[in-house]
Amino acid sequence: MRKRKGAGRPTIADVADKAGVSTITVSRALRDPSKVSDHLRRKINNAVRKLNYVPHSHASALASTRSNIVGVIVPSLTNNVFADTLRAIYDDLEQGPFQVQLGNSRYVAADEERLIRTFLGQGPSAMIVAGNDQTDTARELLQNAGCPVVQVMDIGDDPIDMMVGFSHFEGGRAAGRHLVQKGYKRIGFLGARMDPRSHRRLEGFKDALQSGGRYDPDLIMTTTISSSVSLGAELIGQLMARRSDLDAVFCNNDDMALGALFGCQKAGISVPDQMGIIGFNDLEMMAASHPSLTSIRTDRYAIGKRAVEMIKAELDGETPEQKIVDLGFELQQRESTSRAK
Amino acid sequence: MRKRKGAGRPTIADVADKAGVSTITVSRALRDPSKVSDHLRRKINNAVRKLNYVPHSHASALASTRSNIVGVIVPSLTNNVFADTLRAIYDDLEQGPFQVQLGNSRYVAADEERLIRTFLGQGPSAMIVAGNDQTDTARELLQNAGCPVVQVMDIGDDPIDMMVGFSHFEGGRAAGRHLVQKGYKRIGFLGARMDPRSHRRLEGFKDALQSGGRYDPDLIMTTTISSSVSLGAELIGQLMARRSDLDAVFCNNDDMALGALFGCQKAGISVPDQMGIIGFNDLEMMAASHPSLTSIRTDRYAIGKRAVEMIKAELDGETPEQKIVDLGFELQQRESTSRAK
DNA sequence: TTGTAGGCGTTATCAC
DNA sequence: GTGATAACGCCTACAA
Repeated sequence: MRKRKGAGRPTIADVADKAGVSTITVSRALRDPSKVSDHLRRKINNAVRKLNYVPHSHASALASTRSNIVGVIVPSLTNNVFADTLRAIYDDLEQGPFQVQLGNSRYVAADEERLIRTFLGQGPSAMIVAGNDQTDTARELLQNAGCPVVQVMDIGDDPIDMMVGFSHFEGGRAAGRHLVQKGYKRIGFLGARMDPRSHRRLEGFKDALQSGGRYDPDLIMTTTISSSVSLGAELIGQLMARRSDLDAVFCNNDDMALGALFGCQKAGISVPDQMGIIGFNDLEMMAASHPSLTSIRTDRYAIGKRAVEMIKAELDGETPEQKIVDLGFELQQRESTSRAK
Repeated sequence: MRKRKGAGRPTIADVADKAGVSTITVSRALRDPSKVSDHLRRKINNAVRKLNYVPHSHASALASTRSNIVGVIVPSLTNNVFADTLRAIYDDLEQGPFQVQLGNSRYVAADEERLIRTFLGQGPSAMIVAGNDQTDTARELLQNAGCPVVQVMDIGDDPIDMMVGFSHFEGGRAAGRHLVQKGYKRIGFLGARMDPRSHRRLEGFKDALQSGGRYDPDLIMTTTISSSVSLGAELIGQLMARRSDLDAVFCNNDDMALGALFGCQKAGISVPDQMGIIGFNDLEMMAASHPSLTSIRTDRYAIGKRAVEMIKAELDGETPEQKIVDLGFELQQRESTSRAK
């Protein structure tokens, strides 16, 4: 008889011995206390405390083909927008028995697919993915995952399972409408990276400008380069050089908007009188800048929070009131678009 | 005889059958191909491909008491500083067989300790933790973890195992020295959150000012509130109100510095002539602002990259040249401190 | 409500 | 270099 000896830490059998019950009773007492009598439960809890017993997640996962892992996939680790949602997910998930596993897809669909495979291979309790632009394969994988799946940050008609976010099309439209209403005439668009959500913002923006009779495709400037403050400054410089009559821009995110502000300041263009600027997401800095910057406020933290709520509800067997939750957005008007008409 | 049937996906036994070998040979071929003859290895690899076999990480972890998980603990998910390091860790680790597991300690030592326990409970391949201010218990846990441990973002004399970072004291000192050299007379400090690393920056800063005969404790302003651009603007406003003779500030990070710039602009104080501003970390925006902002550049991406290299080396049994790696910093002088003396 | 038996998929141990 | 066998720690299925 060869002994192998594990990590040496107490097992469920040790607890069972100490409490004078069988292992399965301990298992039940830990996972669903209501299935065990008060009497035994107390004894078991005592034994757990005394032995400092911590369940072995791998053994549990192996036996049940379900882990306590919640897989989360975001396209960027450095984009503040996802950071807020992630923070909410962590805040709410680390309370329970769950363990977050985070993947970075780098805005590459194939990477996302690979990550989904990796995570599903671990039998996750749930999955959270950003956006609703997964590949067909990815959708299929998630549909067959046998666990709650929430797509966050965006909404659409055809959820894999559940969705929490807001309409980027409508957000872009609100931005466009605002600039038109403010009386700006030659309204441009500055777009970096241009992931699917940015594209939808641009579509909404175009729609608003067309309705307002202000649409000029020559003022739309996009690039696949990652967004940054520097890039915002550079792009608005280029656009102003090409079209000196430009008098407002919608930037596809706040970094770009802040950069556009700096670009104007360098060029001696006054904001908002000579140039209106509006961003997207309303990061904290937008209210602090000088002049302060108008933006479309989105509640990323609430999105993460809601996603976790929906997951927990589904795991508890509750039937959700809604599979698709639109948390909306709110235009925050500030100095950068507050010129006298 | 009751069959339980797992997730239904191919197991190592299926591969063994198809290749006409035993399971252990498959296991060896996958983990250390050199231990298996070319002939069998080829057959096994074929079988793996045909069956689309993916190892079951939980089973492996259970049997070997080692998982492929690398635990990473950071104090904040929204602080860009950690985002860059995280990105590097993900970029380099997702190449190998590893799986990153990220924890958020929220700058709370007890939370960090809890996370360490959780991660160690999974028998991680390695651990990466931010800073070198762990509690004694946490240090002990990590010391006995039986896996490589890297402390990142800071350096010190007494590593748990390995360290990659830079000296915050020296960084703060360089900032202080710079302001003194530039001829600023009443030099203040704006510090938010004030985690241990910020404290060390402040100590270095004090040291430089004392050496230069410019130290005035009344100009040191700190708070436990999280740093933000708004807070930077607010604090510099308060400090200027109290001490109208203030003519320069070192901010404990770049968000605060940007906020300080906005605060000055709102108050009609010209930067750098009436007020010098220097930040810390040199985020991308610092070069783009108007005026551009001086900062202490740190290479967070390199820190993450190096940490992963050290881990891989230690796992490969290599003896590291250094246990403590100082990646240094670099003062980036820009317009915000470039006044004529 | 509680217990018994055996399997989850892999790897360590020992033998050839 | 390769294989048989017994762990690893927990949970599902079934029975009482």
